[in-house]
Amino acid sequence: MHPKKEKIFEAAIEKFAKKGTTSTTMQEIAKAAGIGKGTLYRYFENKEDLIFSLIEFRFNIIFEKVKADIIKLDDPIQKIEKVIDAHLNFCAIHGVNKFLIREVWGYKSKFKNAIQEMMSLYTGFIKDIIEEGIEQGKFKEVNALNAATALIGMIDITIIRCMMFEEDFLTNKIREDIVEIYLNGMVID
Amino acid sequence: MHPKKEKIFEAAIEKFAKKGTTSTTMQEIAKAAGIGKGTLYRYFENKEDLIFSLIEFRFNIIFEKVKADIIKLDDPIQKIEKVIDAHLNFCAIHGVNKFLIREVWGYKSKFKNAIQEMMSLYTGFIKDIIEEGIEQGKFKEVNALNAATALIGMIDITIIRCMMFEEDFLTNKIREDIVEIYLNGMVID
Amino acid sequence: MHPKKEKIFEAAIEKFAKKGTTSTTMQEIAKAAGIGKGTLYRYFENKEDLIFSLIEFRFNIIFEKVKADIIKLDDPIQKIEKVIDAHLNFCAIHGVNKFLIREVWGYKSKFKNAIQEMMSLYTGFIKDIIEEGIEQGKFKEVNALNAATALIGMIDITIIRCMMFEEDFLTNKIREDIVEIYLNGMVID
Amino acid sequence: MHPKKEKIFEAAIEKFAKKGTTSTTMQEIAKAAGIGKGTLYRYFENKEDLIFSLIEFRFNIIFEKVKADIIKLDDPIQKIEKVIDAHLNFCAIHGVNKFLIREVWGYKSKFKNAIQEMMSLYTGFIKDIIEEGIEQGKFKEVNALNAATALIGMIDITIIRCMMFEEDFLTNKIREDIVEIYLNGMVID
DNA sequence: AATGAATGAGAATTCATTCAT
DNA sequence: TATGAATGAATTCTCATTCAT
Repeated sequence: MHPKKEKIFEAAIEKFAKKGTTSTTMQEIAKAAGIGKGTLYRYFENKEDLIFSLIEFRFNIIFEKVKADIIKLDDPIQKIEKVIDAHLNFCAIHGVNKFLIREVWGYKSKFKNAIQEMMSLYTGFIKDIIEEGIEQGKFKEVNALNAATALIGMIDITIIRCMMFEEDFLTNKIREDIVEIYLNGMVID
Repeated sequence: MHPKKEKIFEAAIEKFAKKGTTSTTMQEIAKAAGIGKGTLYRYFENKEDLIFSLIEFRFNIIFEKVKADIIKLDDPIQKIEKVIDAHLNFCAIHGVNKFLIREVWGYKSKFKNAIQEMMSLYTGFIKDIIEEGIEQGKFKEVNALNAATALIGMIDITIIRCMMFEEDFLTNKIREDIVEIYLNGMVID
Repeated sequence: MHPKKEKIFEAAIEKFAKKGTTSTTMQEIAKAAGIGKGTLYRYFENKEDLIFSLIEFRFNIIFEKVKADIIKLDDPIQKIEKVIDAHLNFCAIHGVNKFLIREVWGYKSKFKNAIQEMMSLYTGFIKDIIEEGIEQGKFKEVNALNAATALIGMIDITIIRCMMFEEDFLTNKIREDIVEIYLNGMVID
Repeated sequence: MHPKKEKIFEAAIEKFAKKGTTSTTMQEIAKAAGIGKGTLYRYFENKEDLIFSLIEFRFNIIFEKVKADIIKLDDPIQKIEKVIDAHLNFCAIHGVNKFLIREVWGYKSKFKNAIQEMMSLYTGFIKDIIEEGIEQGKFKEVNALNAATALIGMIDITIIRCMMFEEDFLTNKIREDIVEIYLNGMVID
């Protein structure tokens, strides 16, 4: 990755997270990246390309990170815990989700397919863990895709809430609560 | 509610859900509503006002619906089940969430506060149910706000996934799975 | 003159004086006149017609007033004094000039000729007095048109200054100063 | 002064003089200046800014010119003659006044104060000359502000008349007549 | 006759993109 | 290679005018 490209990404993600893609101008990104407006177009064909590359890039990082953390583990339960951990940690550090969440459910048709594929990839990855757990008789026989989606939803919306109200989501029992609810449920038996 | 206002809302929500607010032009909305461009401005001060009014209107409906369904119940567990039911049902019928979700985590400062308040209202309502359950010794002693957020996340992201992949989210065990996971957890004891 | 037409004129002149013709909407005029927007179009073909009719109407009044005051007089010097008087008085009462001045030097080609004609009429009227004075050996042999224009300029711009700075232009020696300067000049012999 | 700014000013002043500021579109100005519409906005924040900058710029030039011509003189009478000269000459060359007059008595609040200040500056400058003359016993004891306003009125309205009827205001005894009337009055003693 | 809801042409302004330097 | 001045398509919003009631 060209170091200047990285700088652009960094500048863009910050702006996008704050104001959304449409309201962020190429000018702003260029300025925040400390380069000329025209230079952006050396690295990206156009704004759309920049946005999509950024999403893809960030998604891959988070996905790789989660996969790397999981790979050493055997137990599906531990894996799920680790997914929650890794996802929360990554977002805490990179502040990416507010923007990702918004764009992931994107409209621009050009993105749509690619983003859906990404989402499928990530959801599918979690789904696999869950199916594994079901096969091993450790997880209930729910629809694995539903279960995977539910998990991502719990995590992402919690992150967004924290960002919205500027809570720190690494403290405040969030990790523990999500793990407990997801694995054991709210009800006391 | 003025019938033309309703028509505008209907047209707008469809466009917004498809392309997002920023990419939808007033022109388009007018055309979809079968009225002239200028007429929009008889009913809404400007685009921002239209968007916000729409969000507020839809939010109130869904909130009232959920509250109305819950009010007759005593048991917090049943209440939670009902929340899941009502929320899913409403969105199934009105197709609102894909748009709402996007705007709810909005940037435009003018919206932000009002929307945060709405979210707080809804989250707070669920949080109350959970606290009630905790007091009655039926729910675990998790942070009630975390639990409420987690529930909304599970539901909303599932709805979005279904919309994205055009799945029907009233069949497919979705309601049962969410209820089961949320209340009893994934793990088989 | 239809009484409603008069009401419209009154409303229009007030708005026009405050904000100029272009920035005043038909809506505003209608509201200020206490009638419906559409009703305006029963009395005037369009906005341009309204503006022009108003100018013409007001101009005629001021012109008739000045002429009426002058007609009884013989001495050109007294006539000039009376012109200054009448013009100042009329504007004091009717607050018309700020608007008139602006529109009189108008652009809209449709007005231009008619307005130029009005101005010619008024200027010509004063010019006649001056020529009379010259013939009678009472006024210097200046170009009578220049002298007439100069007089109107002195009066109108003074009125405008007063309106601008909200001075009362009936007190403050204004009448005396203009008469003195115009007739006898600034210099002490 | 950026050469392109100057070009814009030139184009704008011509259009404004012909059609007034409100009826002149940014499009037109851009076209007349031989540049793209968007380019205007590189040099001026918005239309208001363009108008005001133009007024300010032109006013300063005329004011400086008049001051420069006066500074070498001692006699208040000669100074007044020079003011008339300089003002007429400047307007003859730059054709600014028809536009200036219209805007000077403007409504847009943003302009108002600044323009009033300009007018006060110019009027005040002439007022000082007159007070000087009064102190030296050369001018009559009129209200100096009234006298200053009267002078500006004589000159400006005469210029406007000439522009309106397309007369050349450097010939035609205009200068001589204004000087004579203002200093010595119309009446033959 | 009077109204005001509806309209759409037209204006200001923004911003992705190009291109000469 | 890097820049930012220049551009004009596209967007929001206004308002004179029309017309059904």
